[in-house]
Amino acid sequence: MGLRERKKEQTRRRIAEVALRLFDERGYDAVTVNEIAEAAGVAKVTLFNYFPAKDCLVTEGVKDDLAAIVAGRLEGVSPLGALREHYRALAAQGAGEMDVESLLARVRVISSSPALMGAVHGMRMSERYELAQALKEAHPGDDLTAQLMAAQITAAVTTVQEAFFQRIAAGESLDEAGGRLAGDVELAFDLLEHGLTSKGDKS
Amino acid sequence: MGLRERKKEQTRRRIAEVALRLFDERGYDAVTVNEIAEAAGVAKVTLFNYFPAKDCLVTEGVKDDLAAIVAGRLEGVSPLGALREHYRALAAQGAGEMDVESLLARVRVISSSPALMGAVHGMRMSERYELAQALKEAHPGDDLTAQLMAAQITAAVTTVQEAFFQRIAAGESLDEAGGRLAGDVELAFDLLEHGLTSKGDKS
DNA sequence: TTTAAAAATGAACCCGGTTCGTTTTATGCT
DNA sequence: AGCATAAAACGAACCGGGTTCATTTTTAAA
Repeated sequence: MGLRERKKEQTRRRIAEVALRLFDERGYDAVTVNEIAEAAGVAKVTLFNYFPAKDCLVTEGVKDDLAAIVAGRLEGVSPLGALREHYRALAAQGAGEMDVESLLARVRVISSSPALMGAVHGMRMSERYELAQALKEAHPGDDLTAQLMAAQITAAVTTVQEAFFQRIAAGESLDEAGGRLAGDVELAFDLLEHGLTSKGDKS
Repeated sequence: MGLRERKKEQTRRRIAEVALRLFDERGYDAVTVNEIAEAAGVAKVTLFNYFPAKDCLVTEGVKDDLAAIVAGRLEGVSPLGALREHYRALAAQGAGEMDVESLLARVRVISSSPALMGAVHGMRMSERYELAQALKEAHPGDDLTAQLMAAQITAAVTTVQEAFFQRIAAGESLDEAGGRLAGDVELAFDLLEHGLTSKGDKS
């Protein structure tokens, strides 16, 4: 990676960090993008060159591209299998390399701003829609099934994520919560795959 | 009612009608509030004097004030009973006095604009929150119950409304759909009141 | 070192929304 | 009818988020 791209990543990170700090201190609506740009030592147009909208300064990375995972799965792998593998890997690897403090700040900022809550909801809806489109290609001609699968999958993933954040916010250590996360992922996908009937039930 | 207030209502209605027509023709985002104001023969500031935001031109009246109904119920009436009575009356009376065409246009415009969908979702969330607050005063000290009741009630009401709109959009006559609406309201509140167990079940 | 591409910039602009001081318009009173 | 008063409409200037564009700076490559 050349010097150029390193500087870009650095600038991007600096902008996001400054924004998150200001939002956390004074509230999302009370902070202007001009302030953020100035505090980050960059022009407003440059900020918008990195982040397409104000809310993206906070919601960056919230949206997983489930549709791409489904579309890019190896031959012979089911959509659900590919998604399970993705989140399994994420849970196993993720614990080491995330900044708990900034993650908590993001959760704080988002959950205390109706505008950001709305943005997150919108992202989930569009993610669900795109996933449904990708699933339609896997099972053509069965639109309602695709939509129902997309709705269930995004609901399950969202629930697992929220449970993880709640554990972190409740003071659980990252290792603990990460361990449970792996189990939660398996449970969620087991339920998706085999249905809500408990194991002892007859079909 | 004096001439003054009559003209006000007339102006308000004209603005909303013009806006709805333009949105329906060209899409919500492609129509500017300046255009609407000009087409309605009014200044922009006057438009915002009638409607506090662009989306309110369409979402006006979407939000029921459930909290007020609960707070203003007669002595001896349960919150749920008051709500049931409200929607029962609405279903019985409502059929006669609404404009189907404009109602359909509103549904079209809203459901084809992510911004408006988000606005509606936000309204539902705040309505639910306010209802939960009102319920807390009815059953003090039981916050989670209040929140769960509010969530269930708003979900049920929303579902009944959406089913009604779908019937209308599917071509059912207003009288037909209105008749079913009355039944749906009773069903929804029966389920809320007595739970999801079917009538033959033992407790 | 020169050159070409990438990135940063300032300035002007658009749109939704607000503020404020002024003008119009309806109303109540005489 | 005439007048005072309050409500409503107005224009214009302003703000913040977001875009466009032409220009300058920076970096990579030859």
